[in-house]
Formats: sequence, structure tokens, C-alpha cells
Amino acid sequence: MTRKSEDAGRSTIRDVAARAGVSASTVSRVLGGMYPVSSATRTRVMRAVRDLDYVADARAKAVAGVATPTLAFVLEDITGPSFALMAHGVEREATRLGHLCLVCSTEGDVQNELEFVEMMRAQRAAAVILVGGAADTAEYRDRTRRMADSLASAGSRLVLCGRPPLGPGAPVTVIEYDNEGGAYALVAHVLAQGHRRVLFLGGKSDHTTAQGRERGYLAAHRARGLEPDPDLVRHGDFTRDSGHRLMRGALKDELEFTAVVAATDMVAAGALTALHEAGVDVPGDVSLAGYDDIPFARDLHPALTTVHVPYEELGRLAVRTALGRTPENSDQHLLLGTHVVVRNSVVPPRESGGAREAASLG
Amino acid sequence: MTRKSEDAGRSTIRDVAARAGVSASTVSRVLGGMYPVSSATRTRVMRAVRDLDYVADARAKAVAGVATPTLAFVLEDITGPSFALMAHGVEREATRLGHLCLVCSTEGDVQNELEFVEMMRAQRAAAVILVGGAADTAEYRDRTRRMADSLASAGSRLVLCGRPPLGPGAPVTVIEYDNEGGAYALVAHVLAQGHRRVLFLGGKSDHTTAQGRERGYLAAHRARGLEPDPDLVRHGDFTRDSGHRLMRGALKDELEFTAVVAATDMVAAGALTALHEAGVDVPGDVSLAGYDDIPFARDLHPALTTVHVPYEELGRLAVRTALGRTPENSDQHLLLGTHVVVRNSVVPPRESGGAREAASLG
DNA sequence: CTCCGCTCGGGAACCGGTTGCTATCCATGT
DNA sequence: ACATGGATAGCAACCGGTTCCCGAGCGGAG
Repeated sequence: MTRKSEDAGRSTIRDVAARAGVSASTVSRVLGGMYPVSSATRTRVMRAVRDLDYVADARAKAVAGVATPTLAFVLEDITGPSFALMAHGVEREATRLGHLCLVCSTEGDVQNELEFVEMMRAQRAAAVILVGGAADTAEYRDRTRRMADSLASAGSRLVLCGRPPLGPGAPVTVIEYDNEGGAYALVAHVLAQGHRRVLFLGGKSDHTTAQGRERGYLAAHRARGLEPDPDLVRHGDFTRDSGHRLMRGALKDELEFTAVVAATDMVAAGALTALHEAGVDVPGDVSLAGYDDIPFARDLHPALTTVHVPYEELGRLAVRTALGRTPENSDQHLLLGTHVVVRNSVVPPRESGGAREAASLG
Repeated sequence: MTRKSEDAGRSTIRDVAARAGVSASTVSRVLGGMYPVSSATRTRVMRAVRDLDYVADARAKAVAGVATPTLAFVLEDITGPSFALMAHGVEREATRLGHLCLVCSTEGDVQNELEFVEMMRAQRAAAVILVGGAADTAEYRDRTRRMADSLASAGSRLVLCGRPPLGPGAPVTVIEYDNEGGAYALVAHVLAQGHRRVLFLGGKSDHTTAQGRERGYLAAHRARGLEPDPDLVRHGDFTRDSGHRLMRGALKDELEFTAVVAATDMVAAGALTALHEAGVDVPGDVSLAGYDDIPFARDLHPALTTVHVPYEELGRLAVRTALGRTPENSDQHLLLGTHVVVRNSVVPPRESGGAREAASLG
């Protein structure tokens, strides 16, 4: 009868006070715990709190100066495995540090991003983490710079996570991974197996992540004194469907190659399926490599050789750095390492063969 | 010089008022837009707002009665593909409806869940969405019921999404999908191909989602007058590693079967890899089916026959229903359909053969 | 028997907004 | 010329908390 029968909506601290026969200040103090209160009073108050199922309004507390620290992260689409990994890292670390965690997916729309950052400023979020590559245009830098300043002047902080850094002096924390280096190492590995015509299935050509991986591809060739045939690099996006489409196109064009390097594991997965559909054996006829080392990579058949990116760690680091209190490290820029993980999808080429013959036999 | 030179932290509405030479009320009104203000005043105020880069504190607004609607969802681990899909649906629909979106992953810890729900109550979230199966114990019902009441009395709402429903009368919205039905249809399909010994790789035996799928497996057999060999159902969890381990175990035990039904696509992926490793051909020697229809399922080789679950729609519906204003539909319970999607991993069994012989030959 | 200091609780101001009520100004209508 | 009223802007109260400051009661020391 007593317990929670008198709901009728959220109760205030004054309701509790009235029920306990004390003042609101006293309730606040026993809940705060940092103030001497007689145990009799404490008991009465606690009882009233339980009876009313009272929880102090976090927004009101915030206004009064006792904020619930909050942090936001925005990505394009949480559905992508590598994004999900980062999100997980961010979320874990944030809650470990006692922060609430707001998400927003922009679906690639700049306008959404802008609006969301504005909301976060209104929420007085401790930090806003922008995740994932983007086109590095002047407009991008300008816009992002403005967000950074705006956030900074509100006592908040912008974090760029795997996203093109701004010029120096911007109040921004940047966490990246060695994107180009990973691609370089991977392609070097493929080349070392003896492949000479390796097809590159890239992403959008203005997307910095895609660019970095393509640069690695080129650099690895040049380091061996090779100049890759321009016909061998094709552009799409980072989706599974793009890999499938691009691969089918390459097959139809009767392009000659003995290995394929995909810009992401998703692209590789699509490409692999297209290869299977065309009757091309992987890695027998054609070797295949991916990028990201998403959990699924090892369950592809053959298990995918790829480059490991510490996505979850990236996310964790992003929040730890953003929330790091030391003021001297204000404009940090971190770079995490990547490494290739060798599985079964890349082997030396046959003396003769490759995609063209395999497909025409199929 | 003028612009944003006078940062020094967030500015208040009174700063803006002072700079524009008006009162705080006036600033509030021009920002609110719903009150007649002379255009001269409006201009001065807007200019001050821009100069100071002012954004009203959302928490203060909330206290004053103009809340930013917020909604929370909590899941075990956003890294799982089906969870990610639901998260995406939730997030999309929430922002479409103008809500902010808080996340929390519990890592399976009940304590975390409880604490988070309490925070959400303090935040006055419009709804809290609990995602993913759980053990349906008395303790679970009791605890969840308590959360529901607590939230309800604070004017909020608990949504159970793919999670065991409470008894009637609980102030809860439940969104489920036809878990057992999907499994039934899938196993019926496998049986219809002629398989008689089908191995079931299940999840935790107290987990309701796992139970539902297992019930479907059993029911499909019985509908045909078959009683499956108890040795053919094995329990693990819903991870890729579990599938791998279970499959290896079954192979080592020289269990006889011609088809495998995995409780999730992840489990199927692990099992498939184990099968490949043992030199068993899929679907030649053994057929394989999964559950969830995660995007990756069709890039497995062979492309995985599985049952499609409308996860994203589930998430969208969860928020739409939770936020649905009609008060008559207070204790809603929705059930979404599932359907099997036939790909290449299930074919009729060979006259003789199956896993045992294939493995011993390999 | 005072006086002092400590413990404990209440009143009121404040946080950063919103909004009801009121006062002023100015342009009409007659 | 005066009443009338619409358009604007300001004052002050309020939202739900926290905390500063102060006073009351009480026990021990001098």
C-alpha cells in the first residue's frame, strides 16, 4: 500500500523532503553523502526516497553544477563491421570512465553531421568523436575547423578518428592508424609471392582512407621498381556490393591479373563471391587480399589474408585521449600501427594462368 | 576581432542579452521564434548570438520545461551483426523522430543493465529499449518488471526487443520476431531435401532465443513423425568460435549426420570453417544452414541458406511503438515474421556419405 | 553556571533557461 | 484631443536541483 502506490509521475526532491519531514537541502545532502547528517534523519529520508522511487533529475543537477559527463560519437553507419568495432571501443571506454554515450549515424550526410554537433554543443558534451574517413576538400577542412573551434569555445573537444586531420593549430585531437603503411606491407607481401599484375579494388577516389590504401599499393610497386598498369586500379566504394560489381566488371573485361587486393574486407568478400560465381579458384587461379581484418575475414573460404587495424583500440584511445586531462597535450595526434595477417588467400601465382584463363575455361 | 574573440567558455543567455542591449526574455523569445519581436531587435539579438557563438544549454531548457526528447537502448555487444542492425534501425528512427539516442552495452552483465536503466530514469529518457535474448528466470522477470514499473512511474517506457516478455499487466512494449517459426521452416526445408540426421548447433540452453530455435528444430522433426537423436543437439553460445569448437567436437566424435543447422549465421560461419579444415565438402558431403541472414551470409562459400530476420525493422518498430502516442495500445506486443532464404548450402544428401565418411577420407 | 565549539538542519540564492503578466509606446478611430 | 488597442519588451516567478551561510541545540571544559 505504501510502496510506490503514490506514483502519479516523477516526484521532486521537495516531495521527498515533505514525506520525510525535512527540508530539500537535507534530502540533497543525504543523497550527496558528503555532509554530516544524523542517522535518524538519513533513515527517514532514505525511506521516503524508496517509497517514492525517487531519482534526482540529471538535467537539473547539471544546471546546478553537478553534471553527468557525456560524450558523443558520430559515424556514417554503425552496420559496417569496422565502425561497429570502433563504436564498441568508444562505448566501453566511455562507460568505464563514467560517461554517458550518445550516438548518431549521419548516413553520409554532411548536414546531419553539422546538426548533430550543434546538438552536442547544446548538451555540453565533454567530447565529440567523428569517426571514419571523408573527402579531404577545402570545404571539409573549413567546416570541420569551425566545428572544432565552436566546440572548443564551449569547453568541449572534437576528436577525429581515422579521419583527415586539419591543419596545425586547430583545437582537435586526431587518432589515426597507419593506413598507407598497412597497404604497402600487404601489397609488398603479394608482390613478394611473385605476382606482377595485381588488381586493386579501391574506394571513392576522393575519400582519404581509400586514397591512403591506394598510395600504399602504388608505393609498394615502386619500391620494387614496378609501375602498375593504370587499368588495374578500379574505384567503387567500401561495400560488399561494390566489390562484387567491380570484380564482375574486371572479369567481363578479360583483364589480366593473378592477384586482387581489395580496399576493405567487405569489398574482398564481394569480389570473392564474384570470383566463385565465375568459376575462378581462389587462391589457385587468383590470390585475394583484403583490409581491416574484420572478424569474418577468417571464415571466408579461403581464409582471407588482410591487414589488421586495431579498430576497437582506436575507439578506446579516442575517448581516453579526448578526456585526458593534461592540458599540455592539447593538440594531440596519435598514429596506431597496422600489420598484415597472413592467411590462406594469397599464394604464389601459377607459372601460367590467372583470372583470364580460369574464367574462359570455366 | 569581433567574432568569437571573446570566447572564454560558454556564454549564457544573459551575456547575449547584454551584448544586444535587451533583456534575457527577449533573447529567449527571438530564439524561440514564436513571439512577436521587432525586426530591429531580432537583428541585434541574432548578431549577438552569432558573435558569441551562443547555443542554449539543453539541460537548462529541459529543466524549464522544453525538453530534448531522448531515448536509450541497451544491448549486449554492438559488435554482433544482428545487434548492429537493430541498433541502426533504432538510431535511424529515433533521429527521424527528433530524439537523441543514448547507447550502452552491458557485456552481458546484469548489474550494468540495472545501473544504466537507473541513469536513464534520471535523464528522463522517453523510452528505454532492451535488446537481445536473455535467460527467462523468475529473477529475470522480477527484475525486469521492477524496471518497467519504475520507468513507467517516471513517465517513461520500457521496450523489450527480441527479449522474453513479462507476464500480462506489466507496463512494457514487446517486439519480437517469429523465432521458433523461422527455425521450424528452415529445418522443415532441410528435412524436405531428404536429410534425416541433422546436427543442431545451439546456443546457451537457458537463453530464450536459443530455446526458441531449438524448439523449432524439434517441432519440424515431430511434424514429420521423426524424433531427433539427442546426441545431435549440442550447446554452446552464439559466437563464431562456438560454432567452430562444436563442429570440431562433432567431427572428432565421429558423429553421423548429413546436415548441420546452426543457431546463428556466426555459428554457421565457424562451423563452416571447421568443416573446410577437416576436408569436408559443403554442401557436397554435408549441408549447412544458419539463422539471422546477416549481410555476410551470402559471401560465405557456399552461400548460406538461412532464415531472414527483419532486425533493422525490429529496431525501427521498437522506437515507433514506444513513442507511439495512442494510450489505448499501452501494453503492446508485436510479432514480426521471418522467412527462410534459400541459397546454396543445403542440397539433398548423397545416397551414402555424410560427415563421417568425408572426414575419414580427408 | 557560563562559554565555546561542534553537529546538524533550514532559508535563500543561484544555475540557465522559459513564460505569464504588466507597462510603455505609438498609431489609429472618432 | 482623447480613448482604444496592438505591438514590444521587461520584471519576476518558476523548473528541480545544490550549496553557502547561519542559527539552534547540545555536551564538555573552565
